[in-house]
Amino acid sequence: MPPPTVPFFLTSTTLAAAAAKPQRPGPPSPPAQQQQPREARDGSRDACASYTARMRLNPQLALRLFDHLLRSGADPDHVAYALALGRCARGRDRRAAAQLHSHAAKRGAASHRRVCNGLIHAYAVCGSLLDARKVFDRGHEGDAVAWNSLLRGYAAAGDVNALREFFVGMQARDTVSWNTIIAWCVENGEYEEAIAVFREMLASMECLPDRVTLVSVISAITYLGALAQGLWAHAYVCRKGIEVEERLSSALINMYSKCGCIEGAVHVFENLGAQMNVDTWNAMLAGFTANGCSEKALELFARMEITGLVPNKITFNTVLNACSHGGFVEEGMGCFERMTKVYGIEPDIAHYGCMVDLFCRAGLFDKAEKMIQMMPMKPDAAVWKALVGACKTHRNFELGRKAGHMLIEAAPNDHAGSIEIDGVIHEFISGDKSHSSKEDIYEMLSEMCQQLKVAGYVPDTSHVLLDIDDEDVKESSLALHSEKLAIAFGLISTAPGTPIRIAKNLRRRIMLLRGFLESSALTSTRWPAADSSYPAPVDNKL
DNA sequence: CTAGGGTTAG
Repeated sequence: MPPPTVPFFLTSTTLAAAAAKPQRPGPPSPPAQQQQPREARDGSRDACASYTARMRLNPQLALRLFDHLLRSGADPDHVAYALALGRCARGRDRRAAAQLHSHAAKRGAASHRRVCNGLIHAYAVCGSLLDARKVFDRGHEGDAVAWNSLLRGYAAAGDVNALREFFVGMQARDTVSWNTIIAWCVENGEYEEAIAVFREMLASMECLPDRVTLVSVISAITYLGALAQGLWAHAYVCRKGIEVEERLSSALINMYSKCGCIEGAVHVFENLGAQMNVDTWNAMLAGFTANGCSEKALELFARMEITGLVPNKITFNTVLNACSHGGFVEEGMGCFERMTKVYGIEPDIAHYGCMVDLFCRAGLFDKAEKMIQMMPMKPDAAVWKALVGACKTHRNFELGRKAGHMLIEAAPNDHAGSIEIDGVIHEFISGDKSHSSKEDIYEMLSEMCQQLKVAGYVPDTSHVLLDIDDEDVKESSLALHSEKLAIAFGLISTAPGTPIRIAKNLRRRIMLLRGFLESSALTSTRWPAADSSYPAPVDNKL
């Protein structure tokens, strides 16, 4: 891993300060009011138990069952409240949570630890941080679940300062608390920060990372395309004996795939053992697709059907993508039909989008248009994007213009290549010559290309779609790539040293990485095993 | 049973 940077979320100093002065943030709380639990009659208890059993089986009916429970005259216990509140949290139903709250208060159940935790959680995820806080402040000192539920509320509210302050002052800071922060960073696109906080977690030695930690960390690494860190994280998992269950293996497969290291993904996938499900298979299918191994994806899909695993919507989306990338029109049409007829999956807009993409890439514009006409829903931006993209490579400008207008109509704020300078969005498409500063942009562009060539960059034309035969056309089309245009504009429009952020494009990343991978020793990497001693730059004490 | 996780691809 590169040398640690100072994380904006927290620093060693803030943590050290917290350690020196442990205190609970916010106003001091009044002593918890201990209510004597009522003597419940046996009959009521039995009735309640039968309701809670059903609530457990059918969480989506939990609130209705709770209602039945009340009407039956039985007395809800803390389990019934917890289950019902859990449902409120899942459904973001603040009103129901508040009703349960007042109900519990009347019955003297509102001070029960489990009920309190359920209330804090429900209020927190519903965005009622103040209500959550009130319950918390009258609640149970040092209950880890209560602290973490509230922490989650601060994370959801999005106020970084409040979140940091609460986290730093936490009494019961444990693995879940750290995981909450790391996941929050990932959710908010702060991937480097997520890794910095993970480092901080290791250095604090407060608690050990678990598989949830690693899922978030590996996810951050994936977004960064940082293979070296991904290898380290994988080795860490093996070394610490962290269980590689379905989600963690999916994260690993995904990480290797997105880092352009398909061999690593295959290695993880083939060593799954019993810990596999549709999602791990989906991850592997997507990995093959993203790395240009469409046939492998289709082979794997066939294997999946033989194995007896039931594919889901995402499986088909991925497989259809593989078909369109590989130009397997027949196979794609076959899959689409099998999806509905054999598996009874109703195609959603994304599936139709894949089919449009499939036909477009093959240059079958009439079939694509027919598909758009027969979709039962309004075509979304993805559909128009596929059409625009294909029109660009197939030089079908007339249809491209129409589709472009539809795209802007469908997603006015979703521009493929745009850059924001002083609050103004500038949009670029490949080969664009319409921008007002075009002279300057193109001058900057040729300078960029020159500097890139000096740095050893050779345009890789093998990824430009098939039917442009002329090498020169291909190369210049790459050179005028929309993102490069945007960067060139960024360079001439900002002061030196201003960071320029262009939305990440993982496929491009992979392309750039692949050339590097093939020529490096990484292709002969030995994958981390259970007794792996892969160098551990951060973790030397745990 | 109450706290933390990922997955389509353009």
